[in-house]
Amino acid sequence: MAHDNIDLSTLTKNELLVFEALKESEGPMKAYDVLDVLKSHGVRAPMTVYRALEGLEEKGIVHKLDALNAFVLCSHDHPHQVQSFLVCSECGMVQEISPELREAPQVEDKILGVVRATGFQMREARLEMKGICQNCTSKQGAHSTAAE
Amino acid sequence: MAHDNIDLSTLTKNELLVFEALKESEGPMKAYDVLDVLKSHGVRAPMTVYRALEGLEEKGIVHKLDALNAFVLCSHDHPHQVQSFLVCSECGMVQEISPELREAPQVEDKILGVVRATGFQMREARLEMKGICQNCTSKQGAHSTAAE
DNA sequence: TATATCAATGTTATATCATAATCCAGTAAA
DNA sequence: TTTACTGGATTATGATATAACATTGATATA
Ligand SMILES: [Zn+2]
Ligand SMILES: [Zn+2]
Ligand SMILES: [Zn+2]
Ligand SMILES: [Zn+2]
Repeated sequence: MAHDNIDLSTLTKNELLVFEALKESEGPMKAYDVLDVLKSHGVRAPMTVYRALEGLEEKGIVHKLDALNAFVLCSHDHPHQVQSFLVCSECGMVQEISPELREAPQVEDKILGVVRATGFQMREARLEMKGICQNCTSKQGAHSTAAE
Repeated sequence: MAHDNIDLSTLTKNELLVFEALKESEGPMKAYDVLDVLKSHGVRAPMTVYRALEGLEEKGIVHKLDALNAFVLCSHDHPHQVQSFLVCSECGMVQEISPELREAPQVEDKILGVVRATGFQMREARLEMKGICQNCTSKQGAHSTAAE
């Protein structure tokens, strides 16, 4: 969800703390990184963080990136079944891009159609794409900017 | 890759052992489950298994399911950038379905197009879909078989 | 032959990620 | 005040993965 469009009153105290930590970080965080941040607020145990993360996931506020064992705030306005991420292998950047895919609605529809045809009842899906982000690419090939 | 279409001569001894274990299992295996199987062949350490799995992944013979921390044999004939899996939350069944998605080529093309437009150079992608498989669904709603 | 090299493997130890199990505090009926 | 319930804290442990270094065996080549 867009970070400024959330009803914070539905969050428990720890969920709120974790949410704030993720919001500060502007990127994915590991559970134990969150724990480090929350230690200044009196949180001591991993369980506390994992419980809060689970709650936030159920509320659609946080997604887990399985390939990284890391968590990010959702960048959408609404809950959604299919989550899509770009993950840069170079700098670690993560970008949730489902909105762009939505603008090409055939994609999500087609996926869902093909899957349904197999009799599978999909609850949730995650597309994690690994590669090199634009930023890192332009830094690398710094010799010729336009042609090649 | 289709299991009977692989050039086994390119595999190291440990890769071959892991391959055989996965082939027997007919489903995803955790690394430590593989280790258990391979203990009867003298393998003692996790490292051995992880190294072999990494080699098999690089050769496109094995995929890792990040959401499960588990590994499966690829069911395709050819290496491929985009891997797609159905994962049943009920029975644990895993099915690699990229071939079906290929038959709807717009999907992969569209995804790649949208991603490229953002300047991202994709190396590899994995779509993991969680839900209930046909088998489990028919067992559950066992009251009406045809209509509903 | 001697010896350098390299890839695969073996071994030990440790790091990282996640959950089980149990107890405790606040609070809202009854 | 008891009772029951919910979320949270604590402790311990389980599960997953890698670092670091030693060993082997095959191949090349001086
Ligand atoms: Zn989202
Ligand atoms: Zn980058
Ligand atoms: Zn495959
Ligand atoms: Zn099933």
